[in-house]
Amino acid sequence: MGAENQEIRKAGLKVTLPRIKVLQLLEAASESSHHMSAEEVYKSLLDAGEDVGLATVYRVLTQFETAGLVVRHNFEGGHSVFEIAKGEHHDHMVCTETGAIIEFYDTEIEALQKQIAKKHGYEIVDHSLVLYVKPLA
Amino acid sequence: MGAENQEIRKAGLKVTLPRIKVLQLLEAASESSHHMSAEEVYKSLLDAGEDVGLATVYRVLTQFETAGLVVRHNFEGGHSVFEIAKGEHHDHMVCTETGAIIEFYDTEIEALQKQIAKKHGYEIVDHSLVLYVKPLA
DNA sequence: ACCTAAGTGATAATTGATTTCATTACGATT
DNA sequence: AATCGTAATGAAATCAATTATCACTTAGGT
Repeated sequence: MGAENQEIRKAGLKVTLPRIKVLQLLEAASESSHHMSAEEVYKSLLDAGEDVGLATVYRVLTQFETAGLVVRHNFEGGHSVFEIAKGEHHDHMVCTETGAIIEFYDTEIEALQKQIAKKHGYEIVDHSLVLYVKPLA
Repeated sequence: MGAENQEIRKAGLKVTLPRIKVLQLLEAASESSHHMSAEEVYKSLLDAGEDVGLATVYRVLTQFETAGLVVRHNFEGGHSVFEIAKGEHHDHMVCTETGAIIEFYDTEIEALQKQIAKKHGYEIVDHSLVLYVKPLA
């Protein structure tokens, strides 16, 4: 407890209740590898009896993203979803039938990406790899 | 001339001026590997003196996508961009500084993706790989 | 305890995209 | 080539996600 406070402070942000709550919520959701939208975060906090504004949730999530505390994903063009940044980068596999999200990391793919960028005269700033899959029959 | 008409008809759609114009525009843009947003398509047509509505552009692009004539991409959560479907699948590299979009295809990466999905008990339905890059200093 | 910049919640405004609806035009059939 | 039913259209209303505005509050250094 209070571990969140350190992270928020380290990000150069004041330690406020909304920020603590949002961070705790995302950490809890992280256990079940559940990626949450801003709206979901907002509703969860309301249900938990917290008095936060939707605008604040959006603001805080964006600040956390900028600070590298959370990562924003834009699967299939819809609304953004957020997850706690667990240090290590990883990609996503989204099941088109169950909606399950599996995280994975592949050294070879990462290396190949760097090579390809280099071959074209670029270096990688970021990348997004999402596999849309369905269970094997 | 009229090659577009065949494609539109083949898609089960009536051959109308807006559809012909949108398709021609995307084909022209394809030469310079330029991916266009609905808004860009709309403005281009207006500039060209065509009297089309924005709603029609959105409708037509969605229909073309459903018909497989064009492909929709959702780079970095922003608005969608479209490009003529050139049969072969490819991934994208987006320059964060110039906005340039480079297309590429890597057999190894494609193979690795399949392997990874399989290893987790899935098969790939679709995938999206976007490298955000910047020019080498 | 005080003070000031940073943070907040409510609400208005913006954005990309879709829906509605009265009017128009494609194209199959005479 | 004239007719006709349905699909297609443009303008404007609408929608959902996100962002900006603004008066008020609070964190946290002095």
